Amino acid sequence: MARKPNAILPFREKADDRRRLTGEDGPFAPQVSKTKEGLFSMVVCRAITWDTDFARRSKQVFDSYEDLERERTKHKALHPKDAEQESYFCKKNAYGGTAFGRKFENAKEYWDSAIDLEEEWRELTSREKRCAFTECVNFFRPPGDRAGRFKELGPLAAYLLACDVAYAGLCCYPSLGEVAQAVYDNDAGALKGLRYLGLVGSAGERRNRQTIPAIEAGLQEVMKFVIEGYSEKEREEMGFDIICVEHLLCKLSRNHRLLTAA
DNA sequence: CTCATTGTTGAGGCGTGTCG
DNA sequence: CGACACGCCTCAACAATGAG
Repeated sequence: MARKPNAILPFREKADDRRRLTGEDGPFAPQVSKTKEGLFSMVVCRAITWDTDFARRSKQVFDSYEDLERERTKHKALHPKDAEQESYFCKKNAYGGTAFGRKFENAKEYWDSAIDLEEEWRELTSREKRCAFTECVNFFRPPGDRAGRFKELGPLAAYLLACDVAYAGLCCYPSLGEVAQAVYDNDAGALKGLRYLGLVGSAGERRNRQTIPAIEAGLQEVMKFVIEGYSEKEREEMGFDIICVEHLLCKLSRNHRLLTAA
């Protein structure tokens, strides 16, 4: 279990590399989170280096694309054997499915975008009243913008990044409805988990408008189960919240084999 | 038999084309 | 604009085979 914390642990905030990322030297720390450097670094970590040895070992905030590139060169010298593999820096299947265009060099465009978007980003994260969760998702991946602001940062990655931003206190937590919408849009692991539990209908009902409320009801059911099963103190210790529910459901289908084999 | 190596397979996120 | 189908062609999991 401890071998692959990101892939298996349902409580995402407890994974050790994740805690590093949200720490004082990470891109979500208050002194950098609203800057272009912070924005660049958080996109890089989600869209490129997630779940890699590079992310675990290197510094977390980069001042430019060149800075990131220098860090890569450093690691190639420091860990010649490990860093030989491109997957040391970028895992194409970090979120399950293989994203074929996911690659280290995308960071170059990310840096340009971070410069262009810095003002908008600062405004979005500096409001007296925190912006809505969905608005944050839309910042990273505007609906209808097919090329996307950040290449290879798809709907799933944009959702996850917005969750990170919510944890950092820079936007609102998602409502149950917003998570349901994301689960619907992504049509990924969480929906499988809900089907596995029998809380939503079969695959044939996918993309049917009827299923968004069904997804919401399913999520509610899972929330209820955990709230009834664990005391507030236990939930507190687990870091349980609405975001966990989605994350937990993703783990469910992936770990199904492991769970039943035990 | 055990352990190591090679071979096979299918799940799956993202981008694009198309349609309404 | 959103919804959907499809292709990309990788990587982990598992199976088969080989070596000791």
